[in-house]
Amino acid sequence: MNSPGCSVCLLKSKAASNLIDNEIHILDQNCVHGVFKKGETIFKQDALSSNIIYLQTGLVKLMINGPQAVQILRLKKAPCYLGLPTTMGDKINHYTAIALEETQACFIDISVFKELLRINADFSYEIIVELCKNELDQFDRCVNLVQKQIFGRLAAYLLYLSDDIFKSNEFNMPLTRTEIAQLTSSSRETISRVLNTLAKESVIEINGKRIQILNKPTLIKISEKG
DNA sequence: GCATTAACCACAG
DNA sequence: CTGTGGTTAATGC
Repeated sequence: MNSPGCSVCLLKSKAASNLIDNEIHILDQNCVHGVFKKGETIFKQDALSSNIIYLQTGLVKLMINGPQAVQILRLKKAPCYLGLPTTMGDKINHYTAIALEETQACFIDISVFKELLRINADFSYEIIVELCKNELDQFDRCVNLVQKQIFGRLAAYLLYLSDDIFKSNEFNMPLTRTEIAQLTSSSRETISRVLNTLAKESVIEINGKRIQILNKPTLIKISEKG
């Protein structure tokens, strides 16, 4: 499917808004738009990658097949770029991207993307800022994962979903218990128990996939205490 | 020793 | 897919 035209696209990235007419034209000629349903793979670990992907709408999980188990590295919420590290850093994808809800994305050929980086400094600057923010997030997640016990780890992720992804105290959990376990380096059973414990203590309320945070201060305390 | 944390297994909705 | 009980290993008083 071809895009209706990058110049008139309302879902353009902040970086792409710095492109001038002929640069937008280059992007336009080398950009393919795609829609992914929930559960569909956008790209796969160990496969050759030659595209930078811009997520226009939707939510994606990045996962890596570790030596012990599958690890969900992080969630990616549109608007953002996908696959910058894996496409610029190596020829082979180091991780897999799977849509958690219906997702729209633009595929940009790597050589075209590199050309835009070369000719437009404002574009490049925005890309660097996004990469840096991602690395900072990654550092925080790393410490969260390594230095906290499961209550603290899970509390931090609930706050992350509430504050950063859904911007609401009430949201539909986009992950299964097993996936939460893969995200927090825990087990399905433990996640189940911890969530029910938090519900019993009226910190959260659970209705199937629906989660409501009832007592945010306590959740923050649990997250900080580890 | 004794308590706590959390994984693994099995089985049931 | 999820919840629960039993078991077990590691770690910390």
